[in-house]
Parts: sequence; C-alpha cells; structure tokens
Amino acid sequence: MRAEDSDVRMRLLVAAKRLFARQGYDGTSVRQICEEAGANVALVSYYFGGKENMFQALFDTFFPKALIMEFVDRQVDPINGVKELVREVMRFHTTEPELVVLLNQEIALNSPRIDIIRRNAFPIWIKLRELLRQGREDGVFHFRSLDHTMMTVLGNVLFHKQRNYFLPILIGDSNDQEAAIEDSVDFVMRGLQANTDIISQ
Amino acid sequence: MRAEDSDVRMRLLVAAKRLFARQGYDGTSVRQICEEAGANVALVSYYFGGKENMFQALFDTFFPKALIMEFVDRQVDPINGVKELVREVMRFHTTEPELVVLLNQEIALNSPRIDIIRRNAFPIWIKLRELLRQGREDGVFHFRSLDHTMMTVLGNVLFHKQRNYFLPILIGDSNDQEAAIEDSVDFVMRGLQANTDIISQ
DNA sequence: GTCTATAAGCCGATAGAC
DNA sequence: GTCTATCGGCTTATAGAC
Repeated sequence: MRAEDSDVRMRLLVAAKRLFARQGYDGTSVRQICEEAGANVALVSYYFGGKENMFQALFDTFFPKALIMEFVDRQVDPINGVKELVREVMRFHTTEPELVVLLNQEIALNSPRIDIIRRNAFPIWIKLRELLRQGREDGVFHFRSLDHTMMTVLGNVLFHKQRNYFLPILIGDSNDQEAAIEDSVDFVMRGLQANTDIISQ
Repeated sequence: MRAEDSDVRMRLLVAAKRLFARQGYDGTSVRQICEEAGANVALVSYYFGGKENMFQALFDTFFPKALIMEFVDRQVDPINGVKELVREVMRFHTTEPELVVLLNQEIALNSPRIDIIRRNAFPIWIKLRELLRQGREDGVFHFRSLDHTMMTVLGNVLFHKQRNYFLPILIGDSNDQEAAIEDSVDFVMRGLQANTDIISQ
C-alpha cells in the first residue's frame, strides 16, 4: 500500500476533502462523497470504518507533518524565525487551500474533531510562541502580553483565508502572492517593533 | 409587540443564538432549540416560518445596525477613525460573543446564509476601506495594496475570536480586555506606518 | 473488493385538535 | 397560541450476496 494507494481509497479522500471544504463536515453526506469519487456507498465503511474515521485519515494523508517537524527543530534567531514562519504558513494556504478551509470550519465550530487538528497543528504554534518569548527576552521584540501578541500575529497570518467572504468589497489590487506575503512579514515586524538592524536579512 | 416580545418568541431566539454558536446551524435541530427554550416544536414554524427564517430574525434582533450606521456616518480623520473602529469592533466581541461565533462559523462555511451577514456587516468594512484609502492619500498611512492591507487589519481585529481554539497553548498573561484592545490599536498603527505625530490623541 | 437492500433513526414542517 | 401526531425525506451504517 502507498503511491496508487488502492486508488479508490485515495479518490474517496480527495472527494471528501473537496466536499467538506465546500459544504462543511455536517453538511456533507457519505453518499455525496461516494458519488463524487465514483465509488459505492458502502466503501467508506469498508476503507475507513465510518465518516468520523475518514476525517482522521484526511489529516494523516494531507497534513504536512514532516515539514512542520523540520521547521520546529530548526534553530533560528527570533526575527528570521518569525519571518520564515509567516512565509511558510501563508504559502501552505495556497498549496492546500481546501484543507485550510476545512481546518478553519472545524475550529470555528469547535467541533468534536478539533483535537485531531490541535494534535497536528499545535507544534508550529508552540514554536511561534517560543520565538516571540525568546525575541522579547533578547530585546529584539517589544510587547506587553505574550498571549495577545501570539493571537495578533496568528491573525495576520491566518486571517487571509477569509478572503472569499470579503471579495465583494475588495478592489483587486493584490494579485501577487509573494508580494503579499512580504507585506505581511513587514507588517508583523513593525507591529512587534523588531530591531531589524541588529540581525537582518 | 416589542419589549417582552411575546416572550416565547424571544426565548426561542435566545436559545437559537446559544445553540447555533455552540453546535453550528447544521448541527442544531429545531427540536433542540425548542427544548432549550421550553417551547413546543411547532412554534418555530408558527413564529418564524421555519428554521431558515429564524436565522434572519436573529440578525434583525441582535445585530447592532444602529451603532454601525452611526459610526459609518461619523466624520473622523483616518488615524482616529481606524483606531476607533478597532476598538468598537473588538468591544462588540465581548458584548455579543455568541453572535460573533455564529457569524464566524457561517463565514467559514460560506453558507447559504452568508448574504444575510454581508448585508449587515459590510457597511463597517467599507468604512474601514475608505479610511485606509483616505489615509494613504493623505500620506499618514503607508502600504502597497489596499486589499491586502484591509485583510491584514481585519485579521488583527477579528482573529481574536479564535482564542478558544488556542487556549491550551496560552499562558494566561492577558486578562485585561481594554489593555489588549489598546495593544491591538498600537500594533495596527505601527503596521500601517501611521504618522501619529501629525494628528494624534 | 464491490455491490444491493435495508435497518433504525433523526430531520424540518405542518395538519388539525383544543 | 399551543399542542400532538404524523408525513416524507434524508442520514449513517451494515448484513449478506457475488
């Protein structure tokens, strides 16, 4: 098993990812998933043992555990660490948009699946907290509350996935993804009052 | 009609608001709402004409239309305008937390109810866009893309409602709500490279 | 591995009694 | 205004045939 991954199994996962992202977990039926995947209704039970377990399988398959672990273990100074974290997370949003939308829904709903998400995503946010804490200790960042600052930085990084909702009032002057990412990097650095002249890049 | 508001009708609305916020629109049944409100199952149809219309009634009842209209019509300079907008919206999150959570869910799901939300909320976001545009024109704000900057400022303001999800990795050093709001105001002003020495407060 | 057929239950909505 | 009883439809899940 792997690579072609039983084919049907992988088709079911891809269909589930797409439909969950579009309609939500509750709003998507096993029947729909199977129709989209061109598979029989009974095969969700056969391959995953139910809709619930399929959700877990979705993360095991598409969440970039290895990338996160590699980033978490890397040793960087706080400034370049936060910069790289902002970049990597924002880029992930364009490589796996459906998974990100699904994540966002489950978090908003505080769903029973939320611990599956936490288990997968928290290592990177703990790394962010540590970078901020270290940066303040080193005197390169300046802020009052670590909690509130972490939420603020996360907002800068993660909120852009709500873009679709605001589309009707956007004017369309931001098509360059990499430029947008660098704008966010700079915005965050200014917000943190980072001494970019100490260690720069 | 008004004030006691037929009592049962209002109890149904309050129950719906709470349960939708906790379990989502799809995840909450009309039966549950009526049980929570101590009312008969048939009364949702009687008072609102169905679950869908009840959602609309929720916004007609609890969304602060008047406050928003008053803010939108007020004439302020860009710097104090953005500052006040950040404050007012963040405060609203503490006065109507359940409605805000529900809003967030519907936006994340891109639900069929999303236009009801847009109709109610967009005036304030259009005001934000105008303040940012005017501020750049006046030379008090400095940024590349209006769209991306609006999304970034919105992220600073709105992302804090995701706080519950991140609770397990917060250290608990941010209990002062008003201090947190001022931190966000300052973060945003620095991010926008605002010339606070021109017009200050 | 894949299928059909069906079980058992919850959903929203309402007709009609009081 | 409030209730009970019920309808038709959809849900997840699975037993058993092939």
